[in-house]
Amino acid sequence: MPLRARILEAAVRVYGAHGFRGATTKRIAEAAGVNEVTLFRTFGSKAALIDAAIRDRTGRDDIAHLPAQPADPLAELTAWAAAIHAHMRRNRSMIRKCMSEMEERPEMSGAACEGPTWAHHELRDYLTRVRAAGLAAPGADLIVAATMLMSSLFGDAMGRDMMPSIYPPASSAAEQYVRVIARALGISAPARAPKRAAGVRAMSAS
Amino acid sequence: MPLRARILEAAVRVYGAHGFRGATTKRIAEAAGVNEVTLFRTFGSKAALIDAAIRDRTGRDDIAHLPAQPADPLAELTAWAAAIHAHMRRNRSMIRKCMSEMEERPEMSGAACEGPTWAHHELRDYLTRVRAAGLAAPGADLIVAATMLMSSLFGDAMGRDMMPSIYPPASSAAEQYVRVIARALGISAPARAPKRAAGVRAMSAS
DNA sequence: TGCGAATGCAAGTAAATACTTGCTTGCACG
DNA sequence: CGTGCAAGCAAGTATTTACTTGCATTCGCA
Repeated sequence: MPLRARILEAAVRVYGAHGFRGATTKRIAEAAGVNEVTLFRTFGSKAALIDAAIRDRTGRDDIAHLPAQPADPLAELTAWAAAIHAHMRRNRSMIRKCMSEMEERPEMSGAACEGPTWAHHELRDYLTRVRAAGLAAPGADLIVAATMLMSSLFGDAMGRDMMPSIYPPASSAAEQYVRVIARALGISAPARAPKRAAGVRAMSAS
Repeated sequence: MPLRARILEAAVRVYGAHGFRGATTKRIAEAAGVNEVTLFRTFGSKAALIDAAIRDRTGRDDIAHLPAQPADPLAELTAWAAAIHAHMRRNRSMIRKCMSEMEERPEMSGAACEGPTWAHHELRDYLTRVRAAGLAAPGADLIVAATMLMSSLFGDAMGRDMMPSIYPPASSAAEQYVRVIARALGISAPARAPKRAAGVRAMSAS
């Protein structure tokens, strides 16, 4: 693993564990197995380093995609939601720090919002296609439903550590959230036997 | 306003704005209009002060209550959800900091979880009563629906600052979330003309 | 008036922290 | 071999921060 990548990876780890102020250059250097001076020689300042680290982490996110042609909405949504949920849980420490420091350092934390915003749009557009295909009830509010599904995944990923008792088991949470939303939207299973979890394409390891 | 309360209030304000490490005793003293030494004489240490401040803030929360006898579930849920949402939004900075520092200082942030946990139980129990009263469809998953409504309010209160475009207008957000959940649960309006927003009792100013 | 408690003020201490400098060491490449 | 670059290492600096100490001031109250 090249030195620069090792430093960046250590920086997100330490930042996720301690936040900006707690992520001292000493700690980052130790975590990366590198001399503290090297950080400054490579990135100039602590702020630039952490900024680069967060950008690097959030940048290479290529989360799951929903299919252009809805075939089995319930299965497709479930697979997609599970991928988003897993991603949020994997990065939950960093996300929490970004959220809490957004007021003080908006330029850094702003990057962390692009992912969710984009995911929300993807979901909203997909639901629109589902309705256009006649697979959902006409009266339902797709946009609010999309927001709620996103919030459910988000709230679960953030809150499960502190209040495990109020969430469904992690293994089936995404599926259950999707089921409730599907019920609200009047989404029905397709007539023909569907392929399971079709259509989810890519999910980076990040 | 007595001195001790003034300090506690300044402490939550500064803590909400800067987090634990950023909430320096100097800043808190300035915000309270008090000499820095007074903080130590009154509370002993910075950690004890901030701990007391958070406990004081979250302790006096007496959020809204749902009625024991559901009469108009949609109206009652809407009023309740709006109160919870308003409360979360008012305290969102502090909540964000508590969440992000829970791993480092669990004893402080833990207090912030009691409210939501309790609210979730209140909601779940209420929905059970609604179903028992025959006002909801029998097959629906009440617990998951309760979790999703809580997460929707939470996600909205936390995320609206960063991604305002993906949420419904703040004035009607709670109502819309409740409507989707009601639809998922098959909750119907009562036959007789309901009183508006009945049953929500107390809401502290906090 | 006088006493005691609470608060302010000035100053100081020890530690942590971001960042610098100067020098050495090791490694690749001609 | 030797030249140059990248990294390590030791040491130092200026600032911030939690917390202490000693003393002056003020206020309530008998």
